[in-house]
Amino acid sequence: MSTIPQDPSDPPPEHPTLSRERIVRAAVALVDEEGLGALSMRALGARLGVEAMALYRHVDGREDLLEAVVDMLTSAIPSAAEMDLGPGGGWQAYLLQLGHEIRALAEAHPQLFPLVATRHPAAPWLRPPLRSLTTVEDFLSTLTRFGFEEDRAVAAYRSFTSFLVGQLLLEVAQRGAPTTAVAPQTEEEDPGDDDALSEYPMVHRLQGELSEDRSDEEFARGLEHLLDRIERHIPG
Amino acid sequence: MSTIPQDPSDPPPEHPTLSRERIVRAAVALVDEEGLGALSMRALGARLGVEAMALYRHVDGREDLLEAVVDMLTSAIPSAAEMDLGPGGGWQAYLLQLGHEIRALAEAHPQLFPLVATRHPAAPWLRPPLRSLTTVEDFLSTLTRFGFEEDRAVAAYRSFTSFLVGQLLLEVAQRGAPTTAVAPQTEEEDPGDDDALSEYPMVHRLQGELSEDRSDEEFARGLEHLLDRIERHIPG
DNA sequence: ACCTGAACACCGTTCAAGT
DNA sequence: ACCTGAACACCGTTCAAGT
Repeated sequence: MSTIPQDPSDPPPEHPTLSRERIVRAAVALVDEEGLGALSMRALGARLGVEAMALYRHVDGREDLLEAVVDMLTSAIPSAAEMDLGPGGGWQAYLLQLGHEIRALAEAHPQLFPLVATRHPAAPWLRPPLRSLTTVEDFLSTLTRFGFEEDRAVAAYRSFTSFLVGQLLLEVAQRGAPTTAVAPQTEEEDPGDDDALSEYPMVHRLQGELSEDRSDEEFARGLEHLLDRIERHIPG
Repeated sequence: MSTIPQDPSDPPPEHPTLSRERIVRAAVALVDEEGLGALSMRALGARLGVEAMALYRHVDGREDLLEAVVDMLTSAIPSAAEMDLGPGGGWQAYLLQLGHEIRALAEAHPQLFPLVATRHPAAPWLRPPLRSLTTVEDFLSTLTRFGFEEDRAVAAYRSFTSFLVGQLLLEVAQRGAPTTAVAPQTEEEDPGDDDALSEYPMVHRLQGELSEDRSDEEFARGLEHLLDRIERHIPG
């Protein structure tokens, strides 16, 4: 399930040698397991069997580490060439698969996706979650190869990224951070909610519908709809 | 422009008395001026002419403070009754105005909107940026009053919130956080970018288009499009 | 009743010192 | 060459003490 490739020649459990990659990988694992709040230089060092100060050989401070974590996650996004776009796969197949790849990434690392979505990219015109030059180049050239005018490819880049951020950020928040969120006791309402919700009759009545997790359909339908919208504007 | 009501009877510059509201207001101002990173209990105390420990009388720790900040911002969202919905204003006029109100809020507090977008709401079925019971109740009852089936109102709540989060988060990030972002030296490319971008010809060629700020049109067109989509599904 | 001083446990980060 | 100990400046938070 992990989108991060595992080194198949894992040395024995003893700490092999410190490297930037090992550090970043450990940071991802730490956040996946214990949440963003648990990621401190000292805790990360401890996880690697080393003092915090040793990390500064390979990482230029905490900010640089977070940047590297986001880069590692987003560089796992496959290029069009790496995708399996079926026989009659046009640009729609590309965007559909790209969207679902990024969704899988968000679901594999729900604690990290907010970081991907909110950290300022290197250049002001790079937009999360497609924030690496390689991915953006691939996105734009793939769409133009399929006949998009250049400005339409840029417009598609904007609407596609904006859709992904909104949909996926709310999705991972709802399924959300089960360690951070208050654990729901049962399927019925919390005690006391009746009192609190009595002033909000619609919310009270629709609590069931509001609580349903429809992320799968919502994402699929939203993406289809976005493609329709993009299609209607290809020429200009 | 600020969406936070100002107390017209501002006492003289001397610190009147500490109160939860004064603390939260000062926190908003501090973040607006110096960014989220500058918000520490100690710095906030200093700004109020008091030691950090004094804040704990009114605020239950830092997390509670952040919650209160987000609450203050989102409770500035007007209800349908408070809006000026023109003569023939149906649910479209309501959603249009609501969308633009929330956009104004995001632009008034670009450093805080990521907080609004990413903090886990009190209940799992409350979605940013419409994360107060009052606002959600108003949203659902307004749409049903205009003839929406209940499940369609819930679906509209989901797509509306998701649209706002994606669009506005990327918008404030792009215009963004000028203190945090690297200051662009001139309108031309940074020195060295030619080398770096030569491997990304599409990005290089489209750098101009990619850098344009089209937030106004994008938001307006995206919102219109969302309304069309909602309209097509009202009955079921 | 309200605020403060001192203290505790934790940060990120630097740098001379160890091996 | 690589890691560590000690130190510095900063956190959030608690609590007895001051007024």
